[in-house]
Amino acid sequence: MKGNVTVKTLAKELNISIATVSKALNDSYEISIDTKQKVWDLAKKLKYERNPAASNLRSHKTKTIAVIIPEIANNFFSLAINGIEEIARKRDYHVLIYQTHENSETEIAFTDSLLSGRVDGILISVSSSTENYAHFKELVNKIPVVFFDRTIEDIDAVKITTDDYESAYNATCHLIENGCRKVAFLFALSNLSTGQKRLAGYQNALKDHQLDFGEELIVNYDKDEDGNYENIRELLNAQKPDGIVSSIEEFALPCYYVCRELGLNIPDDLKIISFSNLSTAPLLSPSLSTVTQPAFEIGKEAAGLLFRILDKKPFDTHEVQTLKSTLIKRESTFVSTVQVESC
Amino acid sequence: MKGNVTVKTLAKELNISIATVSKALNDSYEISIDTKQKVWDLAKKLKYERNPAASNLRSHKTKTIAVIIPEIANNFFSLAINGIEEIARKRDYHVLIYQTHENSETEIAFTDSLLSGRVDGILISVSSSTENYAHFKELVNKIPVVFFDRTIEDIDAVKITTDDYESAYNATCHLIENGCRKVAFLFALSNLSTGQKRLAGYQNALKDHQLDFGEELIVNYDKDEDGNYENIRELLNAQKPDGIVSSIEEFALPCYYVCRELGLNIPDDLKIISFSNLSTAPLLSPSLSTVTQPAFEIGKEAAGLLFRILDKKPFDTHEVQTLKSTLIKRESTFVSTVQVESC
DNA sequence: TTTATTTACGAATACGTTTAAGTGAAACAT
DNA sequence: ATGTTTCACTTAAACGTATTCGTAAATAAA
Repeated sequence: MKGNVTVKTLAKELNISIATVSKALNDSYEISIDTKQKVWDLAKKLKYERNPAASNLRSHKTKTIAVIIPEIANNFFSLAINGIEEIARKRDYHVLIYQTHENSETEIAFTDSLLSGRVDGILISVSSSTENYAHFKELVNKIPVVFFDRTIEDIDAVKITTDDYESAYNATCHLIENGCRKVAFLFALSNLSTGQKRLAGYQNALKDHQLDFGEELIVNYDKDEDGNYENIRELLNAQKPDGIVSSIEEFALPCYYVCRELGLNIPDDLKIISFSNLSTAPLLSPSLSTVTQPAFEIGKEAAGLLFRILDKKPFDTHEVQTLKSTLIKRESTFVSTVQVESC
Repeated sequence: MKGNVTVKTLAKELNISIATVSKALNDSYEISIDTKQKVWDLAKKLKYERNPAASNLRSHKTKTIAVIIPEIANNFFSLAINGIEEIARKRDYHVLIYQTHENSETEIAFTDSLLSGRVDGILISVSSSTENYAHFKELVNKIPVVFFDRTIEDIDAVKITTDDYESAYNATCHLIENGCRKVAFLFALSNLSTGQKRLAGYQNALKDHQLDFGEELIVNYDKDEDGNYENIRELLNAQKPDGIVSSIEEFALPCYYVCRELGLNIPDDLKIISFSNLSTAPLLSPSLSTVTQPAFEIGKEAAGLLFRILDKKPFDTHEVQTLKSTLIKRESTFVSTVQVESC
C-alpha cells in the first residue's frame, strides 16, 4: 500500500518529468518512440497500474458503465449481461450491476447515485413497478443512457427492444392455427410499452380471427407468487380456455403446476406458449413452446449503442432499434397426441 | 457538467470553509449539529453528490467490490450474486462483475487489473481451467479476497464452500439405496478442490458399499458441448451404468438428451442425480433429483465475510466456512414405476 | 484570577493523474 | 542570415475530497 509505484516513481527512475511519463503511457504523439518504449518497459517491469481514481478525477472518464436490471437470476437478463460484458471487455470497460428487484424506489436510488459521475454511461431495463419517469428524464439529460428490452414510451432516449407486438401476435396465431378458440393472456409488464405491445399483439390476433378477446381472459401478474397460482387456477376453472399466451416465463411455470393440480393435459386440454429464455424449455414435461428473445444480442447491441454515444461527444441520439424474437414450437402447443420431436 | 455542485459550492453558499463542509458531510464529531444540519439541508437542496473519484483518491476507499465468476448465465452464480448484492447494498457498496468464461487468462487479466485499487475487496469463484495460482497468491497479499464455492486448496485465504464431499457421498448412497449397482460419475471442476471433493465423496460411497468404482465409470467434463454428448453416449453404451452422479448441471442435461436418443428410460433404466440449482428441475421430464447448493446464502455469507475483513484493518484471516447443500429426491432417481409427487 | 481543556472551525496540503501552456533546440523555409 | 515550424519534453496547475495541524473562543478547573 505504501510504496506503490506511480508515474512519479517511473519519472524519477528514468530522469524525466511525470508529464512525459503520463503522456508516454497514454501513447501521446508528443513523445518520442524511444522514450515511450523506455517508459512502457519500466512500467511493465515495476508492474505499474494506473490509479483509476486519480485518472478519473482528472479526465472525467471512468471506463465504467452501469447496468440496471430488475433481476439477475433470470435467464434473459443474465444472457443480456453476457452480451454487454463481451462488448465492454473489448473496450476495457468495467461493468457495475444494479438489481432493482422490480422496485421503483430502488431504481430511483440507483439512478440518483449514478449522477455522481461514477460511470460514463448506463444501460437500463426498467422495473415493472415503475410508473413515474421523473428520475429517468433527469438522468437522460445528464449522462448517456440506453434502454433495453423494458422501455418506456414517453422517454426520449436511445432504446433497443424486440418485436414484442409481432411476436405476441404470431404466438397467438400459432395457438389459433393449432385449434385454440379461447385463448387467455397472462399479462405482465403492464406499465411498460414492452408489456403493452405484447398485449396488443395478442388482442389483435384474436380480433383478426374473430375470436373472443374479453377482459375476463386476461390475468394480471401479481408480485406475490401465490397470487398468480390462485389467479391462474381461477382462470382455468372459470373460463376454461384452450390456449394460453404468457407474456413472461415467470407466469408460465405456475401454469404447469396448476395444470398438474387440475389434471389438465398439456397440450390436449390446454396449449401454452410463453415468452421465455429458459434453457430447459425443451426438457420440460411437456416441452414448452416459446417466444425467445435474442437476449445475448440485445445486450451486445445495447452496449454497442452506448459506446457509439460515448464516442461522439453530443449524445443527442434518439434512435430505437428492434431485434426479432424467435417462435419455437414445441410439445406444449402441439396439435394432437402424436409425438413431435422435442427441440 | 460545468457548474457541478461540489463542497466548494456549499462552502461558499454557507460562508464556511471547505473543510467544515467535508467534515459535516461525513458527520464528523468536530462539527456542531447546527452547522451539520445547515450543510445537509443545502446539500439536499442543491442535489449535491460526492465525487467518488476524488473521495476515493483521497481516502483510498472505493465503496466498490468486485465479483469474479465463471459465468453469470448459470443459476448458481446469479443467485450468489443476488446474495452478494443484497449485502453490498446494505452497506452502500457497488458491485463490479467480471466473467472469466472459465478462461484462466481472462481471470489473470482481471486479477491483475484489480491490483490498481479500483475496488476495496474481491469475491472469487475460480475458473475451472485455472491450474496455476500465482495470480491469486499475489492478489491475496495485496487486497482482501474471499473465495466462494470454487476454491483452491493451496491458497491461504478466506473461503466459503458447501459440503461437497458429504453431499456427493449422500447423493451416491441415495442411488445405491434405490437399487443402483453400477454408478457412473460425470466429473467436472477437476482442478479445484470443489470437484475433487465431489469425486472423493462419490468414490468413497461406492467403496463403502463394496461396489465397483473403476476409472471407466468416470467421464471428464469437456469444454466442448458436443464432446460431452459423445462421451456420455460412449459411457452409456460401453458401461451400461444404472446410475449417474453428475457433478454439475451442465453435465446432467446432455444426459437427458442422450437417454432420449438411446431410448433409455429414466429412472427405470438409469437413475440420475446432479448438483444443480436449476429452478426448473421439478418440471423436467422426468423431474430431476438434485443436490442443491444454497447459492443465495453462499453469496450473502461470502460478502459478509469480505466486509468483516474490510472492517478490521489487518486482513489476515484464513478461515474456511462450509454451508450445507440439500439433497432433493425427485422422479429421476425413483425406485419403481410408481408415481411420486413431483416436487 | 489564571491556567487547562474542550469545542468548532479554517488553512493548507496531499491523493495520482491529465493537460494547457511554455521552452529550448533542431530543422526547415525564406 | 533571419524567421518560422516542428519536435520532444517540462512546468505548473488543476480535478474534488479528506485530513493533519493549528487556533480562537468558550468552558471548566485551579
